[in-house]
This record gives sequence, structure tokens and C-alpha cells, in this order.
Amino acid sequence: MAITIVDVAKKAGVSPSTVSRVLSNHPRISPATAAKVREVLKELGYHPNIMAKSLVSKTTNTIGLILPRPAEELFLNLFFSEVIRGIVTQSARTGYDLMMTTGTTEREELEAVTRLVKGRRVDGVILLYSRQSDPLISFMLEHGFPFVLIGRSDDFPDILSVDNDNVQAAYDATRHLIAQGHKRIGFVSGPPNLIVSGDRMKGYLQALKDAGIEARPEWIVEGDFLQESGYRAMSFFMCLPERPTGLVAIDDVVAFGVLRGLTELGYKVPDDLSLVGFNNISLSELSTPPISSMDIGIYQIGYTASQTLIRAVKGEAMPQKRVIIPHRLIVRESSLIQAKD
Amino acid sequence: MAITIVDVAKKAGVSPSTVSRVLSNHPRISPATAAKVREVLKELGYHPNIMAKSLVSKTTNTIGLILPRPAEELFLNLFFSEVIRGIVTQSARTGYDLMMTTGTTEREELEAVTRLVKGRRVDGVILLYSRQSDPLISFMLEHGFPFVLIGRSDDFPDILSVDNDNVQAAYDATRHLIAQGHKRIGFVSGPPNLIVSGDRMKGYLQALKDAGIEARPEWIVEGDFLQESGYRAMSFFMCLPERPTGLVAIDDVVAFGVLRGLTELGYKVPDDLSLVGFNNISLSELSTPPISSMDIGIYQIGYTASQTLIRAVKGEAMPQKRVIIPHRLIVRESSLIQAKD
DNA sequence: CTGAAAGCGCTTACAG
DNA sequence: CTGAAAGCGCTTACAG
Repeated sequence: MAITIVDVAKKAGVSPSTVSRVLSNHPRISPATAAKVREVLKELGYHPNIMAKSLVSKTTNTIGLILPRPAEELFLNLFFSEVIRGIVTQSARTGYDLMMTTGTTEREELEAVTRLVKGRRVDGVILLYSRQSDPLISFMLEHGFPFVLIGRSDDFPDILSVDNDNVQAAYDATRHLIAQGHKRIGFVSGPPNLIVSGDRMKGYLQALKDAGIEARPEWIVEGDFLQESGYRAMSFFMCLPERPTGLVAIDDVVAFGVLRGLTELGYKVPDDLSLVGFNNISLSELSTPPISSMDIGIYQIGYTASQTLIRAVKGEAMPQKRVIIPHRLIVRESSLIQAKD
Repeated sequence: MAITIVDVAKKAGVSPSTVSRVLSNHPRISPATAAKVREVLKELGYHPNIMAKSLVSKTTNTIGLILPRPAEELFLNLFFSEVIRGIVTQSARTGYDLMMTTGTTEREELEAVTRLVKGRRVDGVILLYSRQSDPLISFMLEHGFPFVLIGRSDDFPDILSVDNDNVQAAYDATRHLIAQGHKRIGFVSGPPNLIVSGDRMKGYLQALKDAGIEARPEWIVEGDFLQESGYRAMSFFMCLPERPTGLVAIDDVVAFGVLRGLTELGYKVPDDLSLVGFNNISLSELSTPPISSMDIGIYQIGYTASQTLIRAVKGEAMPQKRVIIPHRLIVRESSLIQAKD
């Protein structure tokens, strides 16, 4: 059986309360007693039972990370590894543990979150991504539970969140293609129910509009964040009577799918089609040709989200509700040629 | 304040014990009472406080994952995303939550584990990777705490573990190069303190020996699991008066570093140097040329580790202490040409 | 400065 | 079938 506070108290000849006080560095405790207790603590190899501690203190020193539903697919995209890397690094530094859950179905997902939140298993929660009118957000709000959203919510603009300016980022990516002389620019979007898809689409359209360039519905394709998505988009585009000469892809993995498809069909990038992706994952630098990509600071997003959440949990003042991580276009070969018109 | 068992009991006009019994589907409870209680449970939106539950039941429904020290670097390698993907999927399916910790220093690392284990925060632990005489393993053993090692331990061959046959895998990878006609074969290893590095080195050497091919110390380089490692190894090899014509790299990312360096210097793969990596991450298929890689079933390793641990935690009989996930060489262009000798 | 007591929210023998 | 009671390991007013 593990050593408890009572064991220590007995051996040290004091009361459990005193041991507890020594443990929490209570100010009014005599140095002599403290020393004695500490000695026994060490001697017996005492370690607090966190469950008991949490039960009374109502605090867990743990943050929860809710993974968007299909964890299966999730990690196929580097985005998540990278966010988690940021989160885990920062939370570890602050002495917090990280708890992860998912559910396979929407119901399971909500159940998992309920378990964490109502079961008082974590002090706060990081929500990864947001869907249109995400039920999780309402849930958190209802329960007054601390959380930070990675992304943006239309319905609740005023919650704690860490995000990019995705409209602007997509605008900038599109601008870049326009600056290269492209007049027919396509967009491979993500799942339409994700806010980020909408935001980037908006930026893309705005850039076209501002440049007085035509936006054609058939140059916009929706998919997910997987390679096949890019592959399919590519075959679609290339069969068009008038096909785009430039393409903005919502994710590098998708861009990669496009690139791969093109290469297989004997097309050249950037000559036949110029390409700009998002996320600047290692893949984009390493592919042939290297893919231009909008770096959105994923690691920093994770790091900041964790930091923000932990501050909120501790009740520290939040300078701002919404933190925007800057983006920056990394131009590479895949978009570096003037369109031939 | 959250709803407790007492609130429910009052409203239902029964004792807390009864509510608890209904909750745990105790057999000897009258259908009428059960129905009544369940109704109130729903009405009040009751959810158990997991801390309290854990405190008495001494069980947490959570498994812990200990990340090898530098989480910072960790996720740069796809291996980890992929293992975690396997772990998280399986644990979620079984209704277990996943807790992750790291420490920056060895002391912090041990502290984190102590917190999990002695604080009774998790029911069992997955250890990722093992170093020579890993202090964590002794720690677990000492405390009789359930754990499964991903990897192998020299000192404790008899612990629960999930692993590949890394000796055989490296043997097979090397054999493949030999079969392609190579006589000068190099090896880029990982950190020498990792068991896996040693195992693969051994397989590599054995394959050479069995084929009667010379093994030269200068054809073996040690590094870590990052790209630079491959890059450095490459420059070293290519400056050798007699350089290898084939190379086994301990990890695809490393192989990628080699490939990249070669390409920059104007060398051709596989013509100037044939390449075989390990892990079969997506990168290897997508690079130019695609890299031959030993698929070690990373996802399955994670999945199996979680499964094994949870079984152990539940006290189910373990058919075998050590589970070996099969490997399989995926041959691609990077190694598909006969050496010119 | 320190102890006795109550309590966090749950479970589980022990009676009946 | 059901309740009263003790207890899991800790913290924290309340006294002194």
C-alpha cells in the first residue's frame, strides 16, 4: 500500500493536518516541525495521492485536449502532430499534464467531453478546430468551464481562442499567384462545415475580386485534409475545358496530392499549374518541386493555446480574448514562374 | 455546484448507497427503484465525479504515455504521431482516456512518471522506446505498476513489450541491398543508447557477415532520428576514398536527409547510392525518387501496446509477454538498380 | 504554531 | 432488496 499522510504524521509524531501544511508550504509552521516532517516524508518516500487531492481542491493540474472526431485520420495530417507538440511542450513546462480524448461518433465525442468536464477530470480544455455551430462550444459555455478554441466560432465570437487570420492568409496566398501573372486561379477547400474552410475561401474570393479577376464555381472544389482530396481535385480541374493555371490548396497535404497527380499525368509544376499550399509542413519543402506554402505557425498555435488556457484556469487576467498567430508565405518553386497566359 | 449522488438520492427518496448501486448496475436492486433512480439521474443531469470514484475504486480508466524526453523534437518524427494514433484509437475504443507527460531533463521525466504512478493518476503506463538500462523500467518494476514497453529491454527481457524483430528487419533490409548486387554497404544508425539502434546494427552486420561481405567501421555512422543526421552522414560517406554504394538508414527521415544531400550535390539515387530506410512513413513514398522502406507497422505497434496494457490492467491473462509486430520491406525506386560495381 | 473535526463525492461490507 | 456507517487520502476552517 502507498504511504499516506497519516503514515507520515504518525512517524513524525504530528497530526495529519500538520503534514498537509508542510506539504503545501503553509507559512505558520515552525521550522523545526517542518524539518522533521520533511525528513520523514523523504524517508518514507511519500507521494500525494492526486485523486484525493483533486477531490478536495477541485483542481487537477491537467488540461484536456479534445480531438476532432476521427482520430484515425487525424494524425495523418501533420497539422495535429505539430499542434500537439506545441501544447505538450508548453503544458509540460508549466507543470500540467495533458489528457487526450476522442469519440468515434458525435455522441461518443460529447460523452468523452462530458466525462472530462463534469467528471472534473481536467481544469480546462482545448478544442481543436471548430465546426459551424459546434455543439462542444455551447456545452463548455453552458457549464462555465474554462476552454480555449483553436480556430474561430461564428456563433460565439467572444470566447478565448487562438487562431490565424485565415481570411487574410488565403488572401495573401491568392495575391501571390495573381502577382505571378495568373488570371485563372482555383481553390481546393476543406470540409465545408469547418470554419477554417469558409475563412480561407472568403480570402481567396476577396483577392480575386480586388484584382478584378473572375471567380468561377468550377474552379473551386471541396474536400478534406487528405491527399486523395488533392488528387481528385486535380483530375477534376485538368479535365475542364478551361482549366486554372494557379491553385491555392487549403493544406499542404492536399497540395501534395495535386502535385502527385499532376506528375503522374506528365504535367509540370509550376509550368502547367502553379501551386500554393497551407501549413508549411516539412513535406512541402521536401517535395519535388518544393511547394510554396503559407506558414501559419502551427507549433506556436499549440503553444499559445496551452498557455492561454492555463492562464485562464489560474484566473489570471487575459489581455485579449482572441490571439492571432501571424502567417507568412514561404515562396518556393511550385509557384515561381510567370504564367504564360 | 455539480449534482452529486446525494442530491439524486434525496430527490428519488432513497439512500446514496442505492443510487450508487443503480449506477454500477448492482444485481440485487428492485426494478422499480432502479427505474425511479435512473429517471432522477437523467432529470438532474447527474455525472459521477471521477476523482471521488477513483479515490475509492483505485482505478482511473486512464492510461499514461511517457514520451521520451525531448517532446520538442519528438514529434518532428512521424513515428510518434503514428504510434500515438494507434494508441489513442485503441484506448478510445476501449473507453480509456490517454494521459501524456514528458520532462525536459531526466529528473523531470522521472518526476512526471512518479506523479502519474505514485499519484495513482493512471492505471498503467506505456513506455515509448527504451534506452540501455532504462531507469524508468526499474522504477515501474519496483512499484509493481502495470506497464508495457514499446521496444525491448536487455536488462529485463521478461516484461510486457511490443516490438519489431529489429535485428531481423535490418537483416532483411541489408539482404535486399546485397541481392541488388551491392558489396559496399553503409549504415546510418540512431543514438547508440537506444536499444533499437543496437538491434538494427546487429542485423545489418549479420547480413554482411552471412554474405561474406566486408564490414568497414567508416561505413557506419551514428546520429539521431532527424534529417540533419542523414545529411551529415551523407557528406561523410561521400568524402570517403572508397564509399558505399548502398545504404541502410535507421529511419526514413534520416534516409530523406541523405537523399536530399545527395541531390544537392548532384548525385543520383539509386545510381550513385542505393537507399533503404525504416518506418515507411508517407514521406518515403512521396519523395523523388521514392525511398524503399522497411514497414514496421507503427500504427499497429501503438494499437497493440494499448491493447496489451489495458488487458494487463484488467488482469486478463496474457498469452505472451512479448508481442512482435511483423515487418515488411516496401521496395521502391531508391534501391531498385543493380550496382555497377 | 498545531490539532481535532468535518467534509470532498463516492463505494462497499455489514446488517437487516 | 435497501440503509447506515465507515472509509478512500487529502485540505481547511475552527479552536486553542
